[in-house]
Amino acid sequence: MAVTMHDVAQRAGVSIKTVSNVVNGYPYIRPATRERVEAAIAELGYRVNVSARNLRTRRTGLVTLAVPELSLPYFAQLADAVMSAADAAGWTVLIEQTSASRERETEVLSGRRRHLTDGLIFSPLALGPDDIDLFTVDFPLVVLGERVFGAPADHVTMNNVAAAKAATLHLASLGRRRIAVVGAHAGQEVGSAALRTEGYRQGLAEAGLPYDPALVVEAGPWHRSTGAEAMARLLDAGVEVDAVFALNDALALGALHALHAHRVDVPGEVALMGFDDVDDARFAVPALSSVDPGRDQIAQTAVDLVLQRIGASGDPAPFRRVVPDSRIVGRESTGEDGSVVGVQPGGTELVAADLTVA
Amino acid sequence: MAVTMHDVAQRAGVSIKTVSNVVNGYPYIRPATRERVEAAIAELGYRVNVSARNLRTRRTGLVTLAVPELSLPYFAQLADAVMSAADAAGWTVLIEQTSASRERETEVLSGRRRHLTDGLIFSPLALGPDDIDLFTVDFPLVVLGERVFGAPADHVTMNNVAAAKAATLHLASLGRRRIAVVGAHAGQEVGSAALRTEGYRQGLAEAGLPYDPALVVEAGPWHRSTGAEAMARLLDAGVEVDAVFALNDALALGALHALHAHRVDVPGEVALMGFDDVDDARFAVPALSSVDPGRDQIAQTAVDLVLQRIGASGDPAPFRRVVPDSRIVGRESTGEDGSVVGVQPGGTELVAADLTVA
DNA sequence: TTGTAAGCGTTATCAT
DNA sequence: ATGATAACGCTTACAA
Repeated sequence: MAVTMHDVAQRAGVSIKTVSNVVNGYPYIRPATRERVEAAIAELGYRVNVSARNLRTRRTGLVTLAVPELSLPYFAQLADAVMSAADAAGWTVLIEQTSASRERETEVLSGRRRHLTDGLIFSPLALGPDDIDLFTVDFPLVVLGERVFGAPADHVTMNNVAAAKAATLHLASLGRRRIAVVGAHAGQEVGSAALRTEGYRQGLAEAGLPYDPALVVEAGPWHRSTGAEAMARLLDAGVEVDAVFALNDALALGALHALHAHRVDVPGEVALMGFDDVDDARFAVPALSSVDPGRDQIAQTAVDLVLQRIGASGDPAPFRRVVPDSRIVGRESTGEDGSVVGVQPGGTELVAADLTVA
Repeated sequence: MAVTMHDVAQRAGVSIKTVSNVVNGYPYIRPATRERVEAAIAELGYRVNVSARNLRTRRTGLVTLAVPELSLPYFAQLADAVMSAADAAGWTVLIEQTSASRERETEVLSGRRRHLTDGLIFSPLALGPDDIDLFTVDFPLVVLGERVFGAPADHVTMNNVAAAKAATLHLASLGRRRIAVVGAHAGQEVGSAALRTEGYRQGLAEAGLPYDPALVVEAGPWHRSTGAEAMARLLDAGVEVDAVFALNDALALGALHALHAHRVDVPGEVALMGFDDVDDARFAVPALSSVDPGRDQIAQTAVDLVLQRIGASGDPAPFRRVVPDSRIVGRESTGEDGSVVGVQPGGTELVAADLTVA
């Protein structure tokens, strides 16, 4: 049988309330009493029963982070950052994988595990604008990503258009004139592909470069393999290219392989820029230039927001849309040395105050 | 105020016990009663209070998985597999990152979060044979990896020596005679590097090839970058090589880059074999041959074992050491087509029965 | 097949 | 500054 507060109280010759006070750092305790209690705790090897505390306080101290897949480096690193931020605030993160399936994503919002934690940080990939009703929930929720805008919840997202525009302009500023984009999703109007492609177009326009459809390469799922295929297609088609903007780093790494295989020198003949700035980018050969969308800031902000909602009692604070600063990191693949060559400022926007968080 | 079983009972005109029975799938309930209760649950939107249940049953339904870092692809994929296996059994996984620090690894075994879950699957990297006392614990524990052998706990590990030997023999069977190994840790006697290097030596011996220290390349942390450096060192030294066995896939991927950079054809001039069979291996160009250490089986077994211990009441079952089968997957980097070219059978071993799991 | 009632180990209210 | 005591919502003997 486990040691309880009662046992400790008896041993220390105090009431159970006093033990509780000591355990929870209540300040007004006579030092002598505190010491006696602490000694008893140590002798008996007492540990608070988390379930009992949770029942009583109606809090679990846990927050869920729901992402598509941990094996995608971006999400693994995001999870890492979220856990660190939560840790620092004394909270614990429960990770949930959705495999980007509608069913699992719906379950995250209303399924069996919903009640295991006090709040949810959710990066949807299957659910989209049409599912916005599902996001109208009565618990602290922070939405990540660019699938769902306008849900009655806090939202942390990226500077997609501005960052993609800046990346394109950066390639132009290096003297590149035939800038291809890899990873477009034709016909799609929502999500990262659409936004980043739009940024690419704006960048071209501002640089005074023509928009050439032959330079826009589709790549369905944003994986290394599809990036390699897309790049090979572009090269095999004989299209003239002197720079490639891949819409994420997996695509860029795949493209890098294809360029190598075709004996195209990077950055000599073709400069290459990715997006996400995952660890792999730094370690690639040549090191990959990329857009850092502010992953750590996203994680920190998401944790701050969800904890604020959890802590908020009653007052329906307006929902916030937060966009961290993003940075362009120039490495070998664009002939640079690894320094930040551009910053796109983010910002915070207040949205509404419809929902009372219970 | 949240809906409780009491409310449901009232609404359905039954006792709280009956509601509990329905919720927990107790079979002997009159269908009519069950329907009434289910209707009430639906109308009221009732959900069980997990904390109350946990307090009463002394179970949380959670299992901790402690790994060094999610951003290492092997561990991200292991976490994925463990979560899936636990999911299938109706359990939830709480992931903990240790950053391979002694402090964090010690905390996992005895820290604040220990009591959040019913059991622990632990892959230590900092703690080693000298810390075996820390592993003598009174809760269900399954140890993973090759840092700690002989702890009073179940242990799931890999076929390191046999698999490395088979990989080496396989390269020899392809006609390679100058087989280098990348990732050795000189002077270390415990851990994956030592075991796999030993397998390499055994493989050479059995193939009748001489052991040449010039072909044994050190690489401290097993990252892509160190693999690239190590490979470059080997090539720059002008050592004759026609095959490379990298002790994990990150090293192999790094080596692949270096080989490309040196314009060495893979597999034409040099055949390359990794270890771990992470997703990246399949997507590399050329696709990387690797040793699949049975990751999914490791995950499944670890979950089975920890759940068995959690379920076991009193009887001190003997500790088991389980080694899954491992497979050699031959892909383009050894001139093959992606099929399994060798299986090293694992096995189970019973160890002792000292510890009574509470 | 269903109901009654006693805790599980905390925290919180209210005294003192 | 500390003590009694009543919940928190559920499971589980035991009864009926």
